[in-house]
Amino acid sequence: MPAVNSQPRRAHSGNRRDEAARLAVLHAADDLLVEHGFGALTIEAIARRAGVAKQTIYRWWPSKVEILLDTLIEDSDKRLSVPTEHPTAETIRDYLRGFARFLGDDPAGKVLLALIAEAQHDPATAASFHQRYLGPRREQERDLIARAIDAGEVSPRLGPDDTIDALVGPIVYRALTGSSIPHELVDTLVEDLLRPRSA
Amino acid sequence: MPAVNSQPRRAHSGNRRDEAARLAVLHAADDLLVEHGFGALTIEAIARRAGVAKQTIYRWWPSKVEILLDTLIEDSDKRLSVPTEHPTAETIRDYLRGFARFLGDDPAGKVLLALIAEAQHDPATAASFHQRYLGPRREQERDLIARAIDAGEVSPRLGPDDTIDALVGPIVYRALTGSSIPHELVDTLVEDLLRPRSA
Amino acid sequence: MPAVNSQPRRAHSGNRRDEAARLAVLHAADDLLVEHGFGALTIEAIARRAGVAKQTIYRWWPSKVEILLDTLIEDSDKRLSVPTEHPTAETIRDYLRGFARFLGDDPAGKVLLALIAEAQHDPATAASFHQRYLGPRREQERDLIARAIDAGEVSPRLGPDDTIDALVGPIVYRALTGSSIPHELVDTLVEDLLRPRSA
Amino acid sequence: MPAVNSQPRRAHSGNRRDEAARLAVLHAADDLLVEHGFGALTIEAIARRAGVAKQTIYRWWPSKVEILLDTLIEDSDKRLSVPTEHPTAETIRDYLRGFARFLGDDPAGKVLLALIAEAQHDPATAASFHQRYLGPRREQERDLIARAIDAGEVSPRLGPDDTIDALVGPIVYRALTGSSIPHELVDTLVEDLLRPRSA
DNA sequence: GAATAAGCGAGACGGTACGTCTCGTCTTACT
DNA sequence: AGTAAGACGAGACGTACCGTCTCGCTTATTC
Repeated sequence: MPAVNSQPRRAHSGNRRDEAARLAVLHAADDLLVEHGFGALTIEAIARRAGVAKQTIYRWWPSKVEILLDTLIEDSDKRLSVPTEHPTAETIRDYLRGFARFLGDDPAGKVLLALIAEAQHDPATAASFHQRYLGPRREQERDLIARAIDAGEVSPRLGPDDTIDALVGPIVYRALTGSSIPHELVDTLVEDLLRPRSA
Repeated sequence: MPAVNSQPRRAHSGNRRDEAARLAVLHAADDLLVEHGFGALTIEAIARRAGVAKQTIYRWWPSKVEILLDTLIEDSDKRLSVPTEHPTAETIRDYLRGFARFLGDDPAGKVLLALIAEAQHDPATAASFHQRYLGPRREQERDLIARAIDAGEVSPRLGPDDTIDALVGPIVYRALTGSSIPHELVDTLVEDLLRPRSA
Repeated sequence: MPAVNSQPRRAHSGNRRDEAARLAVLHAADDLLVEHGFGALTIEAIARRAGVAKQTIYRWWPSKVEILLDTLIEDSDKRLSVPTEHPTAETIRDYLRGFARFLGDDPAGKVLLALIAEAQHDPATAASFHQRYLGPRREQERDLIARAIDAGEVSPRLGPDDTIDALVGPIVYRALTGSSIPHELVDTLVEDLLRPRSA
Repeated sequence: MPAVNSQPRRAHSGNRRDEAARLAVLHAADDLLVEHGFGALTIEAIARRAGVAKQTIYRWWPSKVEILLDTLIEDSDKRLSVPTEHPTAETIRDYLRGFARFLGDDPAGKVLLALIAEAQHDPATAASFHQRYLGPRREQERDLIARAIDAGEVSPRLGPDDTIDALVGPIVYRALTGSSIPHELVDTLVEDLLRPRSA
């Protein structure tokens, strides 16, 4: 019986990693998180949803956190890039508004919140999350602020990291407590912290 | 440490709720969280550590989150009370400094962070956490700000909730990302947000 | 709604071992072995079939072999008891005929064969099988032969263990190779080995 | 130890079946069985040990049982041939002694026991084992007995198959139960069963 | 002062997910 | 065409907790 099955199931990629399986896992994880929350995000559920064997997940990811990090980094690069040119107060304000929208409306924002949360529960998650996501992004944000200062566009009284946390902190905290983030809040933060009276 | 009667295990209280068991559970939960993290905080581990039957826990608490909430509320009332008199900018600054210390150094601060985190993972936790902790505390904080404004001590450009989140957000975010919170950050937030130039 | 469900599920026995679960496991194991062979005899399949949690099996049995041993010992005591009185050549012959029937026709005989087999694959099985089944049974058989000799009923040229193995070996070997065991074979063995010419 | 070409891993043969791979698999299977028992005899372990790809095994053998059968048949032909000339009672006795030694001391004896065992667990093994090993060997043994009877050397009261099983059964059973097989046992079986008093 | 009722330690139970292992199939790249 | 390599879907392994349950005991409170 020489294989006359009409649908060839999936064109298994042989020796190399199966890109279709990789994407199926990332999407399954994302969907499950958004639809049923982090509690429903088990490796078994992801495998089931993705139509993939558990071992395929364990072969490529050490934990479900790394799966989420993969999706977050991809989505984040796509839809929340740190501006690299023309750093003015407005540029920064627009970036923060985009960040607020990302956290509130984008499914990937839920992933970010879940990772912030899981990092509290598990030190390994914290380490990976800082190294792979928070660190690099902070690097870019520091650069943004530094260039805006150099150009005389803004003059915060705090150091770069303190400034960024003062701007980003309220937005994240609002998202964590399930509240909306109005433009007014973001705008006033930018005005009061980046262009204070005494400057 | 009362009731150190060595002989007959524990003199157990018969008909009424056993206060010793209640305290043992609260302390066990606290200790486990601080020592081994939220991941190690299972009902079975709490029962084991507290020397209590699982059923005794389930009889009085619907979930481990409620145990943590109980400890948090007690500790929070004791060591982080919202000031009720003399509302000045300094009062508010000191409260925020105390909050930063609570989050950074106090074991109970770890409980608060864990609950913020768990609230992201589970809607029931979020509801209970808001209703039993965040809501009441926010009420007091709103009152604090309102009285300070009335007394002409501060004049924030944002509404009360926005103002509080703008002050508290950075502190929480710093704690969530494992960074320290210097006085300078808190002080500058108070100055820039509560006494802005245009006021 | 104070529990008006008509079937009370199962009257869980509380603190004590649940006899119904124990029997369900034994029967499930027996059934699966007979119906689908040793290969289908997994702990998961037994649990599924018995309507029992896996952990309930692991709590009481260290391996599936011990489950089979439990069923074998119970069935064996019931349907293949070594005769304890009137030891004559005919008694022995009847016992061996019973043994042949047990191996060939009784489901429990399949269990015995499976355990002989598994003992070849796994030393732990071998140890347990000898200690719990083969040893005690051999003790009784030795006693049977010894009393028959004392009474002058039989006079084998071999020692007790050699004699028993010479009688039992062909029966077991026949069963292992899937052949039938005619009375003639058993009878001739008894005649030639227990009442040899030179005695 | 042939083929110790140290340099380019193995000079692998391209188009034709690789004899070195075939032998490596057979030896690996044999070694693993003797060293770690049937439980450790997985296809993956054989491939690992033989330094061969799994697929190479699956291409040539339908199951690990067939690998064992290949080794058993080769070893059995070499070291346990059924005598073809001078069939006397002594010839038969010596053959049985050799069989006992094979089962007890020869590594290939462990293979035979493992296959007898596995045949209990899996019908496909049973079929193959009977067809490729037990059947042909029984054919030769029947012939041996028949010629001995024709020559008047022995006169068993049982038919050929019953006689052979009566002789072989105890030896196999002893091996299966891990006991030694003394010459005395073999000799007495031959005497009592092949030259009974009434013949 | 006996009966009742509730809390308690203990732990069995049916489940679900964990992370690991091996199965047998497959595809690729090399010889 | 045979091979080494190894990814893949499948599913069992033995463990840890989940939340529910029943037991046997202890200790007030009630009749």
